[in-house]
Amino acid sequence: MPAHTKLWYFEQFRMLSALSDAQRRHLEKVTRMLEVKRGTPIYLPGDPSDLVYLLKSGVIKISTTTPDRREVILAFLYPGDIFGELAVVDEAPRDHVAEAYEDCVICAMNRESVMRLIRETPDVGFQITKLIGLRLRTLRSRVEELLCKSAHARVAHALLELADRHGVSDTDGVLISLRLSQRDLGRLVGLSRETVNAILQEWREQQLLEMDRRSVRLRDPERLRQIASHPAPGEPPAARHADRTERPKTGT
Amino acid sequence: MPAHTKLWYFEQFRMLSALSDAQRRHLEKVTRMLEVKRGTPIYLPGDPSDLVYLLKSGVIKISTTTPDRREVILAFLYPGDIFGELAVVDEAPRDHVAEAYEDCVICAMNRESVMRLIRETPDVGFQITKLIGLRLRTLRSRVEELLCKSAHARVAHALLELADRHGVSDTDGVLISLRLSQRDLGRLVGLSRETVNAILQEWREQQLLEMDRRSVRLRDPERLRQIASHPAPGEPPAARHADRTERPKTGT
DNA sequence: TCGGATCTGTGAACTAGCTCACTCTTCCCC
DNA sequence: GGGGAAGAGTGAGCTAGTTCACAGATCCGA
Repeated sequence: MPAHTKLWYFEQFRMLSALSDAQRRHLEKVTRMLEVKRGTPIYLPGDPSDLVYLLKSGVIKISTTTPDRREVILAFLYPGDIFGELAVVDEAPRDHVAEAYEDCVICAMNRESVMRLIRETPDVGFQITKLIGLRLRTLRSRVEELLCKSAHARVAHALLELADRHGVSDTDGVLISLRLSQRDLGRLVGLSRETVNAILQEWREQQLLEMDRRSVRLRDPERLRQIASHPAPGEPPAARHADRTERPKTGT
Repeated sequence: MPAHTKLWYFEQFRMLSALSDAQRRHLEKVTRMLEVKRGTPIYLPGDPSDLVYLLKSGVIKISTTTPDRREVILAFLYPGDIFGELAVVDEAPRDHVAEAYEDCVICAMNRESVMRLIRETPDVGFQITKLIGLRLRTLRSRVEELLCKSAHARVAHALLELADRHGVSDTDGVLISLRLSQRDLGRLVGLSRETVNAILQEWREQQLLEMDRRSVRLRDPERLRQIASHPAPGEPPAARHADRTERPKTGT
């Protein structure tokens, strides 16, 4: 829903558009395309961070496994998204899992080539910074959400975000074609499978959505949006802030 | 505790060290230094993102206020830290609050100057990317933590992180000199003030820490570390992953 | 130096979400 | 096409953490 989402999606291409033909040909050469079957991990924690990936088709799941072997899903990625981009930042090994959640076609560029590209065409570096920055922003709002929204709000939000990035609207709402199990939806928002089930059941009864094992259809995104913004019952209003005019002046 | 923390701290300076003397002088000129009293906001959501800040002394609180006027603390920043860095990424207005949590001295550089600097000295841009990337990584582990750690673990973790970034060790543990209220500690980890109080009380009895209104002393960081890594009672072990050898080969 | 505001400390009651335990369905691989 | 595994659906407790409602301590500004 946020305006920047769509924008973000196109950033990757703007990134590539800054390239000269020669660079493009070079990139072509150092890039490896690969097909990955649903369920296959692309990298695991501890793996060297030597490649940056571009997702051409399919869905990628980014997740971590906590010490107690519980899985937390950090994000789903869609065609056009880049992942493993922190390889550019430093050489620290991967600290999360990237796995094909549907059959995927991905492009892998090795670290050195990307670095070289950045050096030659600073704008590419800038685009990558932008990408990482936008992810940072998204993640911040996620933290905010986790810290203070109810189960219902979190599920609603997650579904809306999926719809926004991956859904197709028609006269009857938005269709998200993704084989997303209730357990995974739970792992995405930090809820147990049972709770997710109950919530979805409730919404199904209220005609807010339909879902089967291979897709979800949001019949009333508007209503869901309302639910998503509904906070968990919370701390009483207590905002007090110095008046806006009191902010420090950037004097000389 | 993670090795990269200290490193990160120095990144800012490496960033500046890439500058020529001329650039340094220029930076000097376009930079405004300002003193900000405890409690004063530096920017608020909706403000234009036209400045990037470097914290020279004091503590900055980064937070957001949710629709229901509940406050979530995203981070505390210490001397050497940069904030407002997303101004570099795009022109979207601020989406969070930055406020002086202790009296601060900060440097403000305007967006254009920073951009120019990046254009002239790509390495600066790279350092900024690195900074944002590291923040992204930190935030990811935070999401993981919020999604699956117990109250005790979260508080312990938060305290250890504060100690790591801002504490001073001596023979009797680590001293964190920060006027941190229990309510704010709660807002940092997503717990009610009362819960935080109970936990701290418990630890006080076990001699794990001391705290008064102006500082916290961790007497047994080791034990706290253990608590921090203790997961919330959770989903049963269910990890199964294709063998590592099954990862897609980056063939030609 | 006084008075209001903010912070700490603590109990009682409530509740959202979790675990556990089970059934039924659907998928998909051999 | 048959069997085993993964998913969906549901109910009965349980419990961690919440809200609410106090009381006392301390800070800070006028």
